[in-house]
Amino acid sequence: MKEPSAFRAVRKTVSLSDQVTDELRSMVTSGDLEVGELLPSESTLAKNLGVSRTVVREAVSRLKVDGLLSSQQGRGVFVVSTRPDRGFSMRGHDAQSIEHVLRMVELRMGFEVEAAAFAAQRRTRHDLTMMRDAQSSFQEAVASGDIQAGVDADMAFHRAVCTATDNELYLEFFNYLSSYLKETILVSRRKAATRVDGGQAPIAEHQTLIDAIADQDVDAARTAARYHIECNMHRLKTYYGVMKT
Amino acid sequence: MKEPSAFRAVRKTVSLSDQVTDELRSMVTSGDLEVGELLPSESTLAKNLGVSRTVVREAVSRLKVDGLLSSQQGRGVFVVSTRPDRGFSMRGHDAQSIEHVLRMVELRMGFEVEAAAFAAQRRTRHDLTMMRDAQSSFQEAVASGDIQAGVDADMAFHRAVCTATDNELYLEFFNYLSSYLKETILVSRRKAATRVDGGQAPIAEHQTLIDAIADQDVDAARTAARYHIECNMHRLKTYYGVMKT
DNA sequence: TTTATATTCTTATCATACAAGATACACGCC
DNA sequence: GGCGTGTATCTTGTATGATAAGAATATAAA
Repeated sequence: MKEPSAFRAVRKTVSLSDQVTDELRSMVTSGDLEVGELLPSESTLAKNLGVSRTVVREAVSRLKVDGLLSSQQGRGVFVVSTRPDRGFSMRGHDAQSIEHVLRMVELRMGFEVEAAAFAAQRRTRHDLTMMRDAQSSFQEAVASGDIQAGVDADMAFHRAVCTATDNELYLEFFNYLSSYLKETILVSRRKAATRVDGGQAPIAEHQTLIDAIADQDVDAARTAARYHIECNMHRLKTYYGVMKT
Repeated sequence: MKEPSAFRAVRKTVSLSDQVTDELRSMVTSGDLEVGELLPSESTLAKNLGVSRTVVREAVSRLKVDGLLSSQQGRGVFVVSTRPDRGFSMRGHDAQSIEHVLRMVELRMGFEVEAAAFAAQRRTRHDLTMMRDAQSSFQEAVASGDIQAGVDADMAFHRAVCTATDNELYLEFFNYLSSYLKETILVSRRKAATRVDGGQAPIAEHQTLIDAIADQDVDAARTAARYHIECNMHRLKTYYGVMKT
């Protein structure tokens, strides 16, 4: 039982940059500084904090990535947000095990069922066209056995649903989730391709959802979306079970 | 019609650090490098890319924040993830207008309805205790008129529901959302405090949800959660309407 | 073989210098 | 006085070289 990482974890090295980053972050998030305000110059900060300008620049650089600060050559460093928003990330929840995958799909479930409901309420004709186009591509891909195209079409369909919600947060969240979902869908499609029907089931499920959204039937849309995701979960369980056992 | 930003937009300054960051990012995400692999040393990269070590360090620093790289003094720079995961962020969607707030609550809707469903399936006795404790705190806060305590108890309740899902992604996502939700809840509680009943409605809605989760009644949990959020949306609309008009 | 030491990698930090963008102010012109 | 222009002087961005300190490896000693 090797545990190298356990020993690595002991290295509680807090670098100067780490400290200065925390210092600056609390300066920004504490509310002492207004949004849009100019920070002291890097040289001044370095002198005040008793470190070199290198360390200050390192810290500022990190907070720029975090979206708290912004710098302009010749002007200085500005506060763009006082909210310690590090974002929502699923790092570490990669599709290593079926458990991880299912947790991800469960999160998808919640959000996609309601996306379908909002889509049913607000969809435009253009939204419907996008969904049907994706559906056609999906059918063609399954017919021709093009797995990658199938994945793309599948994602395009769900993206179209999210677009139809008229709430960009749904779309943005889907775009984020999709980077993780992509590989699970790929697993599904690959396995589906080995079946006699070539994996036609998702197409039918999508069609039910499209019809509900077209009819602006909110409840039917929720039901169809939930059913589709539940089928996906079931398929994934089967496929992963086959693979790992 | 002033358009200073139009002129600002001309400044298409792409700094060297930006370029090298993109270069390194694509090196990492393209799959040429394995996770755990060691990158060439900063000096080597600097020489190969034709820039100073300063620029390379800046780029590496950014990718460390993004979670793609990790560095250890004396060892080198490692690849910790090949996924370009910048996280899901709602920066820019602050609660400035009622429209922004509603979009946020809509996203919350999707995810919290299903959280209630999973909670109903998987809640432990301890989970129920946490919910009921939060509920008690909520009641006390409303009775005593302590607005801040009311907000905290409200959030604690929903956090307890997410914990009961036994899916840490739900909890993590709630924790992220909550930083934005907090202020909208605060608005609600502040307004509620001016009503004759002191804003008792959410308490009753929470109780319905608790009962459903206790009974492990999945459908009732969904209904209760949806009703609660819809009431919240309605209340927010009223309050913001009053405020802004 | 094991242990201690030296060497040589690496990143982290510092100091300095210069380039380039941006601002403010004084100068000279109308 | 009013106005454009150059310039001094801020700022951040980049380069360079040196040093500190951690980590791996080769080397020598026990």
